[in-house]
Amino acid sequence: MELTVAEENYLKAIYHLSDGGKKSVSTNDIAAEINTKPASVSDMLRKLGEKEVIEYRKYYGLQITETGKRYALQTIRKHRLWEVFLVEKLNFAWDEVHEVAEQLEHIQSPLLIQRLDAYLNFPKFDPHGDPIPDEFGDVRSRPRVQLNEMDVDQTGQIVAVKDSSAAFLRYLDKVGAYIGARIKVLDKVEFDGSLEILVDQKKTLFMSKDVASNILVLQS
Amino acid sequence: MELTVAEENYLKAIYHLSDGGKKSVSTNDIAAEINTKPASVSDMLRKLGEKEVIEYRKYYGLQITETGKRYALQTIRKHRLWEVFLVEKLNFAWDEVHEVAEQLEHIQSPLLIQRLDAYLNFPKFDPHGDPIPDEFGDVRSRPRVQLNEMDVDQTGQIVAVKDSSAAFLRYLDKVGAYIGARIKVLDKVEFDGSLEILVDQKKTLFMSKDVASNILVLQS
DNA sequence: TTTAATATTTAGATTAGGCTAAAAATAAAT
DNA sequence: ATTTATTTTTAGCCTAATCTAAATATTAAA
Repeated sequence: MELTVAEENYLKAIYHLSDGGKKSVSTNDIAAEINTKPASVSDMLRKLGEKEVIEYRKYYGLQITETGKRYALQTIRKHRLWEVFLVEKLNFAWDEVHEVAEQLEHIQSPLLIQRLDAYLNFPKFDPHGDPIPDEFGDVRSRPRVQLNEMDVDQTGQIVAVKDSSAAFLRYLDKVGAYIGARIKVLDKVEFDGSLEILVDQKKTLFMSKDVASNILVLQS
Repeated sequence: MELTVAEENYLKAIYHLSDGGKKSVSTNDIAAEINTKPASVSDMLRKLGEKEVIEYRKYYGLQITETGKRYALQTIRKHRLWEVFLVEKLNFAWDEVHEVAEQLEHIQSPLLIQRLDAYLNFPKFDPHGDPIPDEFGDVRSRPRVQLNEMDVDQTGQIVAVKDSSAAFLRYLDKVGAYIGARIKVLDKVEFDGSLEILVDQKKTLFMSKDVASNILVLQS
């Protein structure tokens, strides 16, 4: 069955909002997410129900079906593969890629995606650190490590801090190591465990082992 | 002005059938070319006429306008660049690419096309041997000069780089000398050939002869 | 130069996606 | 347990792009 571009976008939004089918999603939430009106959403939900990618009982909410999940994950897979391509091959900044990937994700060609995947060396994560589902829709989630435990040349994304005191957050902000920042370990001093870090491919900074141990990184 | 996907396809067909605006094209021919009915073509021709990308007098045929040609050539350019990408990078056979390129050609992102062009090393022909129009819609390639060879007060637009390494592109990006930027040579140091450049009429920057020799400029 | 054949356009529907305004159902509050 | 507020759905309309069937214009032929 072929889904339209609009249907793919709705399914993707529903998948995200429901956290992969766990939580329930409201018509209003969907409308907000994809920048449309609740009335339009109602109408589309009816259609998606008829196509059996969601189970829909009006006024009572919806449940994404297994089929629906497959379609959503396929679209997410394409989106994230294209993001990797844009950043790694075309030198887009990691925050410039979304809009273009939103368009590219709707190109229909299984062969294209297979080849792109291979060309990019079967990446498991996109430039934002989000996992790329495989062609069967399986996602590999990644363990978080403390920044001080990473080795030289390893890369990742800052996803959390252990010490969330205002002072520490202010410090992170000041040096540009905000949550979401992409980092790479440039050097590690054996003596005291302090690190030299590349942030967002442009700024380098030094930090003590102490500071680094309070930063959690999603490795890529 | 934004054209819809259908409008882009009609313009492309008209451009091809008219051999670049030379021959006249019939409603029936267009219908055959894009696999639709003459009635639908009539309707679309009226719309394209209103948007002034063709000059249309009913029953008497049509003439593609200069604006129309620009749009058509832009779409053709995108199509052919994607074909090069599919063949050279993703190992598609030259006869497998058309259908996918038909979809990719409608992605809207000037930056994407600029970067793709650079990534592919500014190819002049697609895998079928058809010429790739440049970003100005010109098929005959105009002479490009290396930035270091320009004289003081001369102006132009950056159209290409010789060294397309990530490092160099990042550097250019950082200083604001992206592909497409309009530049003017403000000063030139005889001693070492380094240059002072005005970018987009606002930012000035200095660069070594070495860097300048890797930047290709279309003079104006 | 009328008539026949062909090409083109219009009229009227259809489908996908969206909108606003109003109605109906559910949830919250007195 | 009503009333009020909120959410969701329906009704009716709009645009883009298509279609079929009918009308009209142009071209070719007798």
